[in-house]
Amino acid sequence: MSAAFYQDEVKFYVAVDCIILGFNNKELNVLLYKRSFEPMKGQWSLMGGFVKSGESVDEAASRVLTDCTGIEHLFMEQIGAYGDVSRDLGERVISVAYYSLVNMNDFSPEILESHNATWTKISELPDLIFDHNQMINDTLSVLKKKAASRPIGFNLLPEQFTLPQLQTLYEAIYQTLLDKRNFRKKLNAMDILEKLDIKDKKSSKRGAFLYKFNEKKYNKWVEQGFDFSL
Amino acid sequence: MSAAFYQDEVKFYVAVDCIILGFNNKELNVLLYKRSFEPMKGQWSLMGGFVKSGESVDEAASRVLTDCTGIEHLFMEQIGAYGDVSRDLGERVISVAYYSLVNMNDFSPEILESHNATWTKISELPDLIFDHNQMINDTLSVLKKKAASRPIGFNLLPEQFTLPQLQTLYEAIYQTLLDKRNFRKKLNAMDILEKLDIKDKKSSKRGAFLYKFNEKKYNKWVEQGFDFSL
DNA sequence: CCAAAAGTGTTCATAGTACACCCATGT
DNA sequence: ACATGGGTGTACTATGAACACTTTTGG
Repeated sequence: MSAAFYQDEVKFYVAVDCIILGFNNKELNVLLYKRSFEPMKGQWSLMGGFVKSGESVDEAASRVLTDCTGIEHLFMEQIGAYGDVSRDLGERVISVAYYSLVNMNDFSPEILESHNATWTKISELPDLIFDHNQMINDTLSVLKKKAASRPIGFNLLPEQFTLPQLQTLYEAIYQTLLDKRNFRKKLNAMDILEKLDIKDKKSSKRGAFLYKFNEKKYNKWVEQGFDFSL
Repeated sequence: MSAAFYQDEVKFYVAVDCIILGFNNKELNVLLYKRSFEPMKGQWSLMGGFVKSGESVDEAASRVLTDCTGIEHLFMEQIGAYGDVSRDLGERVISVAYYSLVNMNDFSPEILESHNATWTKISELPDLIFDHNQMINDTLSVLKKKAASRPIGFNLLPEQFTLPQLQTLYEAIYQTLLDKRNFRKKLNAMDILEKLDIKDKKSSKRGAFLYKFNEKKYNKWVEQGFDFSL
């Protein structure tokens, strides 16, 4: 009976594509994989999959993310729908893109290998299949805007991080150099970080203090309207 | 042959829903219509339609917009995809929402009537079918952000408009009162308006000067990064 | 003549920006 | 001892925010 309502209409394959961003060595990276099936087998592509019959589009994206990272409940937001007629060369497929921000340290080489996946620097992106380059560009511009109004960037860092790390992250997002003192002044005013008594010596002899979030203060900022435009 | 690639996957109905916003009498309005078919016949709903086989999703939205306004090439941007399993009570339908900003004066009562459509104040929205209230809320928050970074608000006004009109428009978008002198000071600094020698006396005895865009200056602002956060 | 909306500048507080030197430590 | 990256404060500038009175004219 319910099928009768819309029966004259056409149906489409609907897919999700995930832009999984990580941060390492002063650069944003995206997780790409070598497509193992036709069409475009062997070409670089984003992680994706088709929406199944019993799941929502969000659930499909979440499933794909968990599949290829092994991690559940990752931070994830929708970018939008891509619906050009010939965007997929195999068949008409409408795709909804999602981006996720992850900590690259959480990825074992094994997980990556088992999916034919590799981290690729944003600055060295190859040509991807279909409209996947477009999806990444759209994500990067969304990220720039979002990062200024919500402290989402922290999803890209490990739980404990140094201020120089945080600064280079924002430099990578905004594609600009920031003044060290002004950056710290602003962070200090926000008062959302908790300084730990441990130093990280991976990147310098002197070592840099580690920080982590103060969840409560952080949530207060999010509610009251965040401004992180540096 | 191409069909073979994805043949194990499920297909879905894909629809577009259009949030058509107008501005009048100090308030934002949205175009709603009374649904003329099942399911939910007789309920209030956004303008929408199914994506047809030969058209892109954007084209479908554009078609729906032209259908119910009689105007071509309206300003239009995608809000996102809505893919919950049971969002449409008739059948599984994935919908992509678009918003458009229009000049309410361009709508003859006849066009509206012929679609069972009426303008409804945002502040007096009824319960709409499915997730359409959600779509409108999402649109309004996108609009708030976009209007601050691009001068899109002008799409809601006639070609010639007064400064008090423009101010109440931004007050409606931001849901706040603005200081007249600061508002004008900022606009003046931007230098994107052209003052005409005509006065509009519809809303006061004294009359207010009409302005229109200076397209060139306007485009310059858009390129160089716009800031209209009032 | 008066009600109702249009128009017009200045002052103050806040936030952003520019800028240079000392510190700690592993090699 | 020195090279490398970590850490700190101040002065200037620009931007946003608050604020009140005069002008015009239709009724």
